[in-house]
Amino acid sequence: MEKFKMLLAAALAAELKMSATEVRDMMETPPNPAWGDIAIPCFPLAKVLRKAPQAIAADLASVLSQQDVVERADVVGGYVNVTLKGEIVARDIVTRLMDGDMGYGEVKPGSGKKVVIDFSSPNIAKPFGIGHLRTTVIGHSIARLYSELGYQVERVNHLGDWGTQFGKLIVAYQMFADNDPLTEDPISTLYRIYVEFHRVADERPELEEEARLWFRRLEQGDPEARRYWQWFIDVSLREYQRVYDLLGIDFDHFLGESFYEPLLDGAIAEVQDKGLARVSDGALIVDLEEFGMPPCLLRKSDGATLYATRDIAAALYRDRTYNPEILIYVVGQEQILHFRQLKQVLQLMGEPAGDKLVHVPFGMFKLRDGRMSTRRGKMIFLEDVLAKSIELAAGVIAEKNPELGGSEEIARQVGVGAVVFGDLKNGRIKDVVFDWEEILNFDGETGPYVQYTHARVCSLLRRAGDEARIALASADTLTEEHGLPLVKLLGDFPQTVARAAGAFEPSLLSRYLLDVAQSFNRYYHHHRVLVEDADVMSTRLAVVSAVKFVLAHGLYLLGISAPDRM
RNA sequence: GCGCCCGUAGCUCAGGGGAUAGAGCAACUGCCUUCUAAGCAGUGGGCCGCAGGUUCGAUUCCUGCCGGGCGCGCCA
Repeated sequence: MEKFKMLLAAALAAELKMSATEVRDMMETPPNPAWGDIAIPCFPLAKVLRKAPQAIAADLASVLSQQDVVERADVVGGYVNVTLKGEIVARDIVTRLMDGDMGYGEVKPGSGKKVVIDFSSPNIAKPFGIGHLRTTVIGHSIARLYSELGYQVERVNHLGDWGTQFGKLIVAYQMFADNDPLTEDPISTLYRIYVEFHRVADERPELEEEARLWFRRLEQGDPEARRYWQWFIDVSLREYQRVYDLLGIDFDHFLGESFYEPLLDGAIAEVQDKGLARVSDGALIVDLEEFGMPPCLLRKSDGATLYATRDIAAALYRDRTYNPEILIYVVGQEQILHFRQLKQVLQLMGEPAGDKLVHVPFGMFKLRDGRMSTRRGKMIFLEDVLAKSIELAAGVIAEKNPELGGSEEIARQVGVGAVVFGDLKNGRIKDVVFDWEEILNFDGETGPYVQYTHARVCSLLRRAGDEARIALASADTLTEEHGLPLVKLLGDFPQTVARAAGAFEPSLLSRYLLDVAQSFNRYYHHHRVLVEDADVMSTRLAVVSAVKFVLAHGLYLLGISAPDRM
């Protein structure tokens, strides 16, 4: 559809003494599809051209109606409503999509460029809660979207693998774990002893001191401390990997905070060399008052570095190592200020990383009665949610499709798909109240609905058989009721992918896939695909193939499996 | 107190300077001897938080207020 809009915009550009892109940007979609495919409101032009909007609309209409692709150009009030020739449009869209052609041409838009994306980033020795779902699936989808556009994507898991909590963990392990080998449920054990440590340390402050000492030893490379530390990381990662496997997610780099430790002094020196740092109340800061922000702390008064220091070092490292176009951080909205400060400091340093840095914030998962809290045990484990969803999916399959082969794997795909889609369905900035019923719903605007539609499509193609002809044989069929709107919607796919990537907003794509699924199901209900008439059937099969590509590829870009039966 | 975000149908949410504000869930009603009913079709349900302003036109942009969330120098 975009292609035709540009075509018409170019045709009008001369008449309006505007650029084709400007004309394109004026175009809207009529509220009622029966009015046409494209609407151009002429009110804004009235002033410039000193003519009544209706008169302008009439002029444009006469130019437009001479275009080959235009069926009709109607003047309604101050609008021109353009109806394109369905057959031409449909042919163009279906031919491309049934071959899986996104229409990028020879070179993809991101070709030769890179992005670095930081997402998921769990804290070692802490359980993977539902709260971590968001950064994980949003980041994963954004990574796939950018890959789709041709970018080389470096996916970084910025593990929380450093800090005084490791000192506490070592002390706690020695005190409370009874030499637990941490082979079974290690994170629960680590988490339990961590909480226990805090409880006991209230009455025995010397434990805190001991923990500090252990962390000091860790920092100094003491072999025993390092062995513990590495061990905690290993067992934690093994657990996280189970979740990542379930979700089908992988990373290019697991670079935790510890990785940047050796780079911190250098990073601080760079900030100081630019004359940006000063000491205040014993701490080393970058004053950001003129930007309306609190200062960025580089060193505490005791000399220790902070989160911001690590992030500066990490940003510099990523920028210099990969030289990407964009440095993406998929991190909760509660850190908006932190990333504004980080970006500002990097910009003050004159670092390209400052301009490249993009924080992609998202709202939090909450419980009905308020915030989740790891400390108070008010949290929901992601694995529990996934397990329940998979179990439920298995139940639905047993009920509706008991003979389905390989149903265990399909239940996994559907169960996980429901959870992932549920998280990607809404704009990421909104807070989400966790609700078992909602997350385990498989009807309506859900992942399983889109997957089910895809499975239906596959079923049609399967039944048609390998030797079935798939071709645009019948113009009438191509433009039939319910069919043409579906095809036109399919034509928006590439544009939608590009918009979702550009806005770092997978929900644009998930919403679109719901529209496609709904539109196809309507079509499916009204037209039989497998019919006697060979031309009608081959044409419908062509449309079905295009739908299959859009749904399968769209789900892939969201990080969701598309089983071919369910 | 200051800053950022959110406020749209009973619930969850889309939309966004433009013509009649849309889905899903829940409720009610139809549709399986024909390609998967995880589906389709229909009914009801709205001062788009409130008050001003800009504009030919505001639910959308601006200001103020109300309500909710988050953040605000030695946590991450």
